[in-house]
Amino acid sequence: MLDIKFIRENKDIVQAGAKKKHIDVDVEKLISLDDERLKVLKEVEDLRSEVNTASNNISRHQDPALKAQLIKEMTLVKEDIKAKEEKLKETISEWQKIMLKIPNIPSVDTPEGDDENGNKVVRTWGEKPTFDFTPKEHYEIGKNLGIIDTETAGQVSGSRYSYLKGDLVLMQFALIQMCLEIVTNEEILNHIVKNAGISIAPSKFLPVIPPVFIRPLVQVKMARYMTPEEHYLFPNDDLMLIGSAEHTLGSMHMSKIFEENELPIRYAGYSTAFRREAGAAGKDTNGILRQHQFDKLEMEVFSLPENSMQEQNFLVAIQEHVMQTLKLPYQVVAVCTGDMGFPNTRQFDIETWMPGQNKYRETHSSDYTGGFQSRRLNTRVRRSDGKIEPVHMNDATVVAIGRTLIAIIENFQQADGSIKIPEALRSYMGGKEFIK
RNA sequence: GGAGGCGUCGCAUAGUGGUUUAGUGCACCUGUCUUGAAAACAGGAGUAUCGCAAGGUACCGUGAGUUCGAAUCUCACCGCCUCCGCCA
Repeated sequence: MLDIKFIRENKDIVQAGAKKKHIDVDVEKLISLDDERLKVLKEVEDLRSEVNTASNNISRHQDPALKAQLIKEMTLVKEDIKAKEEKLKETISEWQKIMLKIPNIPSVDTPEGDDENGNKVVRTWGEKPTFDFTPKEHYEIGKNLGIIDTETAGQVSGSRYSYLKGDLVLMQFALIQMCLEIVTNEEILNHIVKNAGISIAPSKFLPVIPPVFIRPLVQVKMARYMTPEEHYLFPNDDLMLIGSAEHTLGSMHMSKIFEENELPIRYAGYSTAFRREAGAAGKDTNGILRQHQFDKLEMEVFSLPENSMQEQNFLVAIQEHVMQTLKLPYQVVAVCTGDMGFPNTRQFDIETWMPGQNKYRETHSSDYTGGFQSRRLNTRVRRSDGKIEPVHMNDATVVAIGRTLIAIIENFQQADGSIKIPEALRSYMGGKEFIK
């Protein structure tokens, strides 16, 4: 949510920002509703003040006739208040509907574009591997090795589910273990910051295993409930499954005021993510690229506004460090206005080379939301001068299991159908060199 | 799932219908004293919103209700604690 004062003062910027994101909102209408809201609010408050004054007099005066007179008058005023309050409620409800639809404004360095074709490659890393055979796609290799079984999962649970088995399971936990070591090791983080030339004080991430269920109301506050059809809903329990650990990490500090010196707060949350993939029918139906259920390690950072953009650069640098450690070729992409998330002001994706598909595919995302989510969540910071303002929030993938496994399988595939295990993972897999 | 208790300005507490503009202690900030600190003493200080200001209004888990007036009474919901049951 944006600050209504900011919207009033910058209505053209807000309207233009929404347009760039292809979101249809009427800022003018919001402002006229806000005029109405403020006017009625003032009227209600004036009437309440009148009642309070009279009530004080009733308790102080002894004269029963005067008391009776005042009570009679106040009964009438009360009816007035009730009517005005009703109107205020209606106005606020209309006002809120529009407020929730106004997206965050894209940063000035966000490329403009209608869809993913407008995204800009910022940099690339790594050499694409060359093969003296035709590289296969992950699901074929995985099926042959008996480590990915989507057929059984299809019968048991439906499409877009899978059984991961054997060494691939060990590799999942090796990846998680490796990444947790990176984000909880201050020396490594320091090294990453230095290499990336970022001016920020790195501190360890606190590992968290968050709940996978969330209240829809909280999801609204996270600005992640724009499309209900993309979520698994449990109306009997008024709960829904999270689509990312971000949803229950970012909402950990609702209605909390941090002290300035407590920030930044950095979390690394491991959870399963659930996605209905509505509207993706027929897309990426083979294998484990687009699953209803996958595990993921996700970063969430609460920071001071002046540091938050550097904070995003830091998170992207961590993502790159992970991919470089695994020796997977990737490109960093600045996501354009038409493709970025609703609460984001700036978004980068990392796309990793998938030789079987002969394409770069998204494996990581980094969302900088500024004060947009925190304003809804009411998560704030008290500055050293006593002023209180929304904290800034960033979230970003460390490693998303399905897609990273695919990248490893396809990049490290061998002519005999086996997979060479990246060196960085071997110590977590009993020193094993190949999955065969 | 059953029974009981509890949710008050960072923490701990007082407050059971009207001098409550929510009191007190700890912590916090400022000052006096001190070489400096501590202690002592004096003062300050919740959040949001409207207003140039004076000041107004809302907020005692959330929402509704009773009343001229609600932290206080009623109802619903949420959360926490204790005991019992069940269970990985």
